[in-house]
Amino acid sequence: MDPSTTPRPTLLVVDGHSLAFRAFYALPVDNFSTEDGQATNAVYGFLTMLSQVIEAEKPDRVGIAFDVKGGTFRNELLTEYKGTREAAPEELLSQLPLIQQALTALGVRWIEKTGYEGDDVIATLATMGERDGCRVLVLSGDRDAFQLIDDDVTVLYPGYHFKDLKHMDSAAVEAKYHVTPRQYPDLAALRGETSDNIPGVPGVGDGFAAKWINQYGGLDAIIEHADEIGGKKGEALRENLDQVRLNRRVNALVRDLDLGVTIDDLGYGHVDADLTERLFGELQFGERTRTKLLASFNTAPDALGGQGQPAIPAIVEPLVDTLTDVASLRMWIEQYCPPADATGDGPDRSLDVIAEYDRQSTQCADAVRRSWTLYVDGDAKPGHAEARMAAIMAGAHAVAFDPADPRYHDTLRALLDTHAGSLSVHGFKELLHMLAAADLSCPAVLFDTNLGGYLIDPDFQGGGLEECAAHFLDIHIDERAGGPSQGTLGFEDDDQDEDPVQRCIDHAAVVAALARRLAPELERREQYPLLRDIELPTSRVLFHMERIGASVDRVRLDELHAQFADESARMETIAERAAGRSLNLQSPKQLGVVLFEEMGLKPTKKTRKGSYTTNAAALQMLYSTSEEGSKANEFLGALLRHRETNKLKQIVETLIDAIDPKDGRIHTTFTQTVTATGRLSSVDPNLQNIPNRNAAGREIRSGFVPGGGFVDLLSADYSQVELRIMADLSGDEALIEAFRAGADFHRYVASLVFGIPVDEVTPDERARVKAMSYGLAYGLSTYGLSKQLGIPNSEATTLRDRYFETFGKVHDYLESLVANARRTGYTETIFGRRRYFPDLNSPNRQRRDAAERGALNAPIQGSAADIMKIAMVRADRALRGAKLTSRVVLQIHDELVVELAAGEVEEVTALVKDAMEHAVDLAVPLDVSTGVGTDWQRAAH
DNA sequence: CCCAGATATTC
DNA sequence: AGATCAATATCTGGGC
Repeated sequence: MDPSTTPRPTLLVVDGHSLAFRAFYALPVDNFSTEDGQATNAVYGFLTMLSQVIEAEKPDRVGIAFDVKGGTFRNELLTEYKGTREAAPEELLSQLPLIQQALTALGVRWIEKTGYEGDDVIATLATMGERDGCRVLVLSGDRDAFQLIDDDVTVLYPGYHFKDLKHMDSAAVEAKYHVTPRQYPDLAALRGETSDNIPGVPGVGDGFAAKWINQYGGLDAIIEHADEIGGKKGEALRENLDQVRLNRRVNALVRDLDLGVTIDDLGYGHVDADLTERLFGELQFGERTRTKLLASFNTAPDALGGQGQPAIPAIVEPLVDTLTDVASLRMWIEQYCPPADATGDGPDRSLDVIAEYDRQSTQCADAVRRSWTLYVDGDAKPGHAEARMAAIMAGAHAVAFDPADPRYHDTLRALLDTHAGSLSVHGFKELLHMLAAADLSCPAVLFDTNLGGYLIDPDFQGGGLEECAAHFLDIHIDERAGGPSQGTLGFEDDDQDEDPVQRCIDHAAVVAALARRLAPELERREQYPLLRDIELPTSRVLFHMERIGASVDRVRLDELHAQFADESARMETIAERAAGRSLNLQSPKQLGVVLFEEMGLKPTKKTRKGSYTTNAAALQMLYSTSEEGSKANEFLGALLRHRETNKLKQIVETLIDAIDPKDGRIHTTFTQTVTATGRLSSVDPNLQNIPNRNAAGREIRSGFVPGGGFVDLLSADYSQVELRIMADLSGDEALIEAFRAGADFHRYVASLVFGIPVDEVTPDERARVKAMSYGLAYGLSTYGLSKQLGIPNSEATTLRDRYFETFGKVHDYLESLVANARRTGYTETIFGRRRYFPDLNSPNRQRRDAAERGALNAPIQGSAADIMKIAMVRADRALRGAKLTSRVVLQIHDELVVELAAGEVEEVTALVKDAMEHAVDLAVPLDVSTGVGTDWQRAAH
């Protein structure tokens, strides 16, 4: 990446008052006044001076800072602050609003902040610009601005004639004052500033101040060694220490104000012609002045026909700094990484001290803009995580190093301990795994671009950084790396193995760009509370669960495997004998040939692609209609048994393969950003679909056991969460009452639906109502209901009608979900998690119907997912808080599995149950049933 | 080797 | 004609 191919944009920050003063005193009032006596010299001078600088420097962005009337925090420190500076003459003050109006008309952004000086606004803008990868020019006649100077910031300091602006960079400051820009405020504090009525040490000027600074390193050290300084000046220093300290506090500029603007808001070039004409008319500017100013401000660099200026590139080209030793990393961090407390309004919540869900506080963009980025390259797989390389990006600067390198390890640890609250990452959970591999941890994090992207668009199947960058930034990382015309002209050898350091840094830059892009979007969609209060804390819990893993009984699994394999093989033999030939029972195609051609069975329903289905339901149908004792009957019976046992054999096999030989446990990965509704999923292996419905399959659960040092497993699951959520959200009194009534919920509902006493409800009636209840939230059709229950469509229709008569508000609620989604484009869970449904307006009937069912289901399934995440975080916190050893190991949507340590059974059961039941306060109580046993099957209840 | 389709499992 | 939300994993068979 050759920087010259993507020039860094330039930001011009102007000290408005300083420029207005200059203009006022440079031009005679007499020559610049309107007929009715309004002075215009400052307005005229200000605008022409500004236009000159813009033409000379051709910045891409411009921001003008102004002071606000009234005191600032500095007045409270120093009562006499700026006391002798003669109040600006009324003739100048009256022009300030005119200047601001003119700037607005000319399309130039000006900014002020109550309680702060223009200098602080300047410092903040400069810092923001630097962070966004800009070259920053500060136009100011105030020497306090010199402290802002560094590689990226230059101060334009007016000389005697305004025209000869001095470009003050580090070298210029050092040449003139013999101190670095960072040390300049120390020097100023010693020397004082007469123009601001700030007394320094009597008899100490620039020369002595610089001498001391260079001798001792800085003001703090000088104060420390004040006793050692001899002579009159040393005495004077000791007598004025308090004053000097105060001076230093007063001249420190505030660099992290919340100005409510981004650098991208500081574009210019769009003159409001009407407004300008009117204002310039009132000011009685001459024709030549008008056209010149208009042209000057309308000609933004590269403006294409006046439309817009170049966008700030999403990616800030990293300025890579080289590390030589620990000290260099420490210094780098101190210089560039913002401490957590500088990020402002409190997104720095330690994840171990989770605040209550706070839907109101949704601000994060400003903090994220100021945040630093950590990218770790390595492997996040639970069990064998590894951290190969780490890159830190802060502002436009970046460094990379091996986090395990003892030279940097402790410094990184300290950085994470103190600065994690202002950290942006991509994939907090994965980061925790990789950090843990390097014996590091991370107490908090401000932003996660993976989770953030997921909350913005849960239907986007992204996951990786590359996909996110492509989706949200339209940046294609691979192309960036190896693409043509990227500065490798004539050198085509190193495309293969790109420098891992550069790669890591590039990725950190992408994360930084993503964070800046996503945070405002997250704010706009009010999703930040979900990220901060639910997803990030959940990530940490999942990290622990994955790292711990689930213990299994290898012997038991082997035994089950042998059992299933044996039966599967026997069934295969029988099936082949009945078919009269060998075939692959796992090939639907081959099965079709045998069943529908060779055996001549009546073809079943077709699949989408036209072939005949051989799924279990169809085979069962064929089986029960085939003649007892026939070859087909025998074949189908064996095939069905084979299907079942072979599947179970396969499941056990993958579980066995997944056992980590290091600890005999299975470490699944919970993916937090894949489901469109907010649920988790489990991969590699999937531990959320271990058989449970059939007795044979359920046996596999007996292979999940407490690990060494633990005595039992606890299984805790929510009863009818989704129905309870429906009751709460719909506000249906009858349904709410049904839950309050306790006892057998489905039986009670059936009695209401059929209008009969509870004890007269038959098992069949109960089953029908239960299926109806659950089908509701899925958008189940009467056709589907009839098929599921094996009843005629007419009966299903009657059932549905009676159900909705009984629970009218449920019906209304479900309809309102779809209606609202069609209006707003999205659905929302209790906690505000959104899912978008563009297909609700699709002309395609099928897609539209599917979207309607989705819109029905998403808020309900999603709310249940939110609740479970909160419950997990609460449970984890409760267990840790009580210093218990027992730990959550699995989550299966509405169930938590906990590994119980000896003597903790009762306490843990109570804590987990409470954590789950009180995760949220609904109109109906949440009910959690628990069971304890020596394996997962026995823990079932 | 990759992808789609069919089938299975879970909540 | 199609008709239940959300997932993951395995196997087959076709295509490159």
